[in-house]
Amino acid sequence: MSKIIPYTEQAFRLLFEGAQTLAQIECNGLRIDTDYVDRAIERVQNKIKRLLAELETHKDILGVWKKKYKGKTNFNSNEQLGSIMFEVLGFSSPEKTESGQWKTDEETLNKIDHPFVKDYLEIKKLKTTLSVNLRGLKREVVHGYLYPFFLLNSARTYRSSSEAINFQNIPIRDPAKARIVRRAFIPRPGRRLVENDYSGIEVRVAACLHKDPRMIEYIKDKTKDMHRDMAMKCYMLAQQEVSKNVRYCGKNMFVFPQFYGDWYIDCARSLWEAIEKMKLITVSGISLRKHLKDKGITKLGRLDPREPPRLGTFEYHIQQVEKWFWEEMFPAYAKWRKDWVQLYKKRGWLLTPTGFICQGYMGKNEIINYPIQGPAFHCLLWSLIELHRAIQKRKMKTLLVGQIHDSIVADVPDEELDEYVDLSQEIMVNRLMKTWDWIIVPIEIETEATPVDGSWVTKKAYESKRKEGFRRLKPQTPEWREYWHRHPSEQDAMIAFRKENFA
DNA sequence: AAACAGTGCGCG
DNA sequence: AAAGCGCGCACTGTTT
Repeated sequence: MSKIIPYTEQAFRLLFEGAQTLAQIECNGLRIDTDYVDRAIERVQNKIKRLLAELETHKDILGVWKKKYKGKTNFNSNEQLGSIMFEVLGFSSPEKTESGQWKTDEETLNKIDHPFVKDYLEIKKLKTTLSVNLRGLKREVVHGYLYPFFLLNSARTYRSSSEAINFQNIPIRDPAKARIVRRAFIPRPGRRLVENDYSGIEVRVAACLHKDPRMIEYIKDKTKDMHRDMAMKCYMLAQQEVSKNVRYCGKNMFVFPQFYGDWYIDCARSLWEAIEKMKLITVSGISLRKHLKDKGITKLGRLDPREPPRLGTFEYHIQQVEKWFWEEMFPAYAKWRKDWVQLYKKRGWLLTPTGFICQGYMGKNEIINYPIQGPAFHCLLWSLIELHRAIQKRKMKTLLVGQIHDSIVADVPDEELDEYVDLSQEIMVNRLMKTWDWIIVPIEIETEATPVDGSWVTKKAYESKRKEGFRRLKPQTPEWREYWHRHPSEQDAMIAFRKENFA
């Protein structure tokens, strides 16, 4: 009887060689400015202290809190916070968690009209930064270097994950937090940190599967912009009136959520709330609320799943946009999703284009996302293996030091900068597309680099200055794969070492 | 003291 | 009929 394994030979090799490459990367490690980390800890601690003192002025709330919980008072407790705000003080909130507790996340708390909330949330954020990103970082640093782990065995989608520290969730979207934390990551002396990102890799991998002609057109034609166009639809704007923030909302509150399987009720809510929260305006400077009013929309709607949206509400409008999005704009994508779910229901498992099998109980949204998320990462993993190999072959001093799902971080000597950037382009784009014939849309990367000796905060877009681009290595050195066969004595030495130390 | 569930939040 | 994908870490409060 043949043994069933959950992946093809090709997939096995990807994991096998990927694990080895990641192990090398883990050994390389990242340089950390430990003096800075100490200073930052000190500074953030002091700031928290100052803010806590200010928070004391909200006697109306803290008094009630201490009175209720006495010796058990804990300002970090969500349970206590929820009880004080929504039961004792009577602020109303319909938001409950799955297990029926009061929701106390940022979004919910921000709906409370009391200055206490803003101060409380600011402190909470700083505390997280301090304990996770500064103390947590410091705890893992050895002699000025950090060695995060990259795992291939924990994500259900065959993506990677990272721990000790988690290198894949370092703050970047909030500039204030990013500045505090990323300043700690520095290149080795005389070098730069260089980061190569795949642009929109999940969207491109998805297109390879559903082959929707309109989506492929968006990817191929650089004058087209899907997110801008969807922002136009959602907010009923002319193309030239879509500002940067409005496009951002179209992308992150409609397009991506829709791809992941969200529906109009939640999209309408976040798109609507963003207008106030982000103070969205048109390019001509008109508030989107006013703009929508001119278009006849003044209300969000009830957002009640049990009843159909009412004509003239924003909810109704977004429902129409959703319908248009899947039925008119990307019908082939919609059909693929339907067929894909059908196929899973019929036989109980899925095969990714990279040769992995996903099995077990899956809901609709998992079924349509797994074969995209995994392979998008596999493009990166394949590149990581090949890039690492090429760096060895060329005897470059560049060190690969980390990976964040769709980007590669390297510590690059200044004199190797352009060679590394061109090599990345060759491998991550040209060779990847040649290797996997299921990739039927163009793949692109973007490069960012810090100045020499500059911290990770200071990375900026970079382009290679070498006109001739990638240079082939000649003569070709033997394949890295054959290394152990060419060095049997080293193999023996390693086996002996393992016996002595790990027996 | 250690393990577990629940919540919240950082990233792609 | 169902209703946002994938992670890791810190913390609270309960159970073992």
